[in-house]
Amino acid sequence: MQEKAPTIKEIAKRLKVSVSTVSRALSNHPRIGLGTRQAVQKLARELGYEPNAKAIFFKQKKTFIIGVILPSIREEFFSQAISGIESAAMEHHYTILFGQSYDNLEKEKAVVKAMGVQRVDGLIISLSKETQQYEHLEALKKHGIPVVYFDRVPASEDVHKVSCNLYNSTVEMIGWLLKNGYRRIAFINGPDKMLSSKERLQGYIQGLAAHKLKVNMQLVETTDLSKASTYAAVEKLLGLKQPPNAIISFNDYVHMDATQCAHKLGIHVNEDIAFASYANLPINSYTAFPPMLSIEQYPYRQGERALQVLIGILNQKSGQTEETTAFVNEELPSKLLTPSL
Amino acid sequence: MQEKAPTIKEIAKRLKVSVSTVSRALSNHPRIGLGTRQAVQKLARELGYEPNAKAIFFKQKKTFIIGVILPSIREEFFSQAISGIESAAMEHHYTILFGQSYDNLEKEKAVVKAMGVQRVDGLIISLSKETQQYEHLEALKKHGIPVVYFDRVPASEDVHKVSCNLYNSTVEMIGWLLKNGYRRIAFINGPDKMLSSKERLQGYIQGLAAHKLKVNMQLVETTDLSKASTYAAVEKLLGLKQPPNAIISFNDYVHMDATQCAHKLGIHVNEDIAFASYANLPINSYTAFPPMLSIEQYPYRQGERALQVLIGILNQKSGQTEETTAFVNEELPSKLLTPSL
DNA sequence: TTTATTTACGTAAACGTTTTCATTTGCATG
DNA sequence: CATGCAAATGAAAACGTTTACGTAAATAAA
Repeated sequence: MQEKAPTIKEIAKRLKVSVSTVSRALSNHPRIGLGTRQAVQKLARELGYEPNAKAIFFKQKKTFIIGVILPSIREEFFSQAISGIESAAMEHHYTILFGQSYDNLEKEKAVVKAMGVQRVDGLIISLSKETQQYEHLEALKKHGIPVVYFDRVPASEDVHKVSCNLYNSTVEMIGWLLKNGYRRIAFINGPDKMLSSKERLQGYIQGLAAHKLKVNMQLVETTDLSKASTYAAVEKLLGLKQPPNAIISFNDYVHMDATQCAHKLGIHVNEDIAFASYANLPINSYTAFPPMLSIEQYPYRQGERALQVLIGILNQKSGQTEETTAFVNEELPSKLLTPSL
Repeated sequence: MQEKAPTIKEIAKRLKVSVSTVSRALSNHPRIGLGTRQAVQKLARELGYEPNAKAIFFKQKKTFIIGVILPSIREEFFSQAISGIESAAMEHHYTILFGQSYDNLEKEKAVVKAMGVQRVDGLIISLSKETQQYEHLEALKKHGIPVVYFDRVPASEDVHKVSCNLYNSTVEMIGWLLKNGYRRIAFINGPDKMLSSKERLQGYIQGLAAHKLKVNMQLVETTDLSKASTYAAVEKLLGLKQPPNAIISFNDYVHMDATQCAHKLGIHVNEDIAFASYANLPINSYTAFPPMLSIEQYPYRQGERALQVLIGILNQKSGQTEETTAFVNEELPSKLLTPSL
């Protein structure tokens, strides 16, 4: 029915030359005569020859596939990130093997394992919110698969990571709020386990300290990122004897739930209470209660950089034999976005 | 530095048996004695042996990779769909090679080609809005790579496709609007080229016809899905001598732009004019102007089914030699969602 | 003419696994 | 004792490609 794809052997037989000649002719090896080269390429074209990638990958011990694992592609942040990764990957002729952890450690392990079985050339991962141990990722080293963490990165120094520094812009954000008269600033942070939660909190504390204020722990709540948990946090904050006049949310998704809850409780968003958030998702321009302040984290660029870092590691691995591989820890700047007046 | 991964040969040498014995012992072939089998498996475990997937894929002419191409993962519709695909794929031990067309034909061709080079076992694709010719996809047949179209499918009968039938629910939607007093119903349709645009329009026409009404073409606009184009359509509709009192948008993204535009023009959304849409995205519950009516298209389920159909094709391909392959054309039902009273 | 040197191509091994087709051994059957 | 049969294992081919090495012919240098 479907005539099997022509191979290099087939071409060799027809042209009565050796397979090695064909192989070289196709890859424009200089040691092949112009005549033969053209003849080979012509026949290859006529036969519709396409190299068998499986064979090549096997031979070269390379797949030109990069694994990408994200918590949830449904979050615009990550869908932007993967687009950055994908487009950079395309440039380098890599393709993307895709998996989601759904913020669940067991799922993450399963996906990492699958990537290992597939022998991806490298892995880019943004950790699940539950992940604190890294054995499943360390296991990839056995296969020589390098890992680049991005956005949600581990604290360890001994890994490659690309992230967005939120400390500075958080300090700035606090500064802006204080300057504009918001003195009781609440913070709905993400899970304690996450490094980025810690970073945000540091910024929050420092932001207040810079104005000689100290943190009122009543104003710091935590959400596990679920709607219910965020609602609980908001209700608690609004129930305080002295409720906040500004609320910063961990990210835009938390912010959406927070403002929705506040609205239901009769709060006029950004009038009674100012709301601020992280991520600056495009969807904000369509939502009912966009944040007054937002911090742009450049997910596309982060993804792009993560891929470039990985390519760098891949290339030097094939080049050098010595372990000159210093760990990459790239921190991209974030940017505070204030209301345009 | 990193000791190379142990192979089957290594195990054979150490145990002084042949590689074939090791291979069989590892796959629990019944013809291998219990003693040897256990010895092999024990050593394999000790050495941390893991089969070289590249070699196996090469040998078996299978990669256990399925390509998935979507217009844009940033649309929640598609991110839900890919989640359905991914979870079903996991069950069958397949992984997902991911690419986006960005609704651009050239990009789509490039991605399809990359999938061909990677020799995915099969491909699932939702077409770009520009795609009307299918050579680049037909070319995959040469490699024996089956294609399953989903959601945005070609008109042809000679392909496998899974889509959501919007005709019935569109007729229903018109019926509901008419029954509730909206008699001038406008329609902002997608690009004419798209099959699903045609389907929606058919439903629109039939819905009116069912109430002995005929279509006023002034009320039918088209958008290329860009914000600017949608704005233009809305402005045109609102500028009519007799403007509509209901506007149906091609999908929720068009709807967001449409309502945003209408709002800017002073319209009270869903009061002055009723807005309806397709997709029923979760984000609707956070947007400023959610649609009054929506049509659920079950993207997750669609993705899931598409993958199952593909697996079916893959399995029968390896089984039978004869071309008994009837083309699958699966139409899942959609569902009209009306305001709960 | 002889000896280098270059050019153009062929030979064969190698990658790690699966699988077909033997082969050996032990044991029961005739 | 020869024969057949099953169980356990081995040898080797095969998958399609790349590549180190070898070699023949042609050309240049001596």
